[in-house]
Amino acid sequence: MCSRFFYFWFYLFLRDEMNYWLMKSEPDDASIDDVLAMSGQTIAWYGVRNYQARNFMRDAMQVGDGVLFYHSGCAVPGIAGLAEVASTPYPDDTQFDPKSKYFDPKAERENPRWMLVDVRALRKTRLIGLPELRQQEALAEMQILRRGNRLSITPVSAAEWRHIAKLMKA
DNA sequence: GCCAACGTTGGC
DNA sequence: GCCAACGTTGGC
Repeated sequence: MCSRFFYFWFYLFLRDEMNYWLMKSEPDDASIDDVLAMSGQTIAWYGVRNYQARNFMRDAMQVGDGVLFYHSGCAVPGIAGLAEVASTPYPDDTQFDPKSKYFDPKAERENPRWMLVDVRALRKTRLIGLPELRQQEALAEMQILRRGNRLSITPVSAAEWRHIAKLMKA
């Protein structure tokens, strides 16, 4: 099942098409407003410590891919902005920093375990909350809406992307 | 704060 | 390689 999943995304990668993603951030940590206020409106997507999410950044993302900026772990979780992938993958520095809460004692400089990409915020959108997302028949298959989904980075289909783009204007 | 879901760890 | 225990995520 895992390998089928992998080959599907590798296939998309080889087709060299634009891919779409949803990336969760806790607004207390880095909100869409915070990133828009940063230099270049760009943030290194540090702190991912899940292999599947890491693999998306390391193996599947391409510069220019579309990103739905999602606020989680807050009063009103939902899609809060539009962003894009802004770099190729490189090591997450926080894995080497003993003072960081993302420190990984098993990570080695010569053999980094955690990779990230830069994400550039494009604009804030109206907040599209979970209840509204769940109402959309076109989004019934979205990974983020599946029961028990905890993955912080998930692929979004082109059809889902277009539907959400329309919702943002509504 | 609760709890379901799921990933990781470590003993065997 | 199995699987129980444990930790984390994240909506509510």
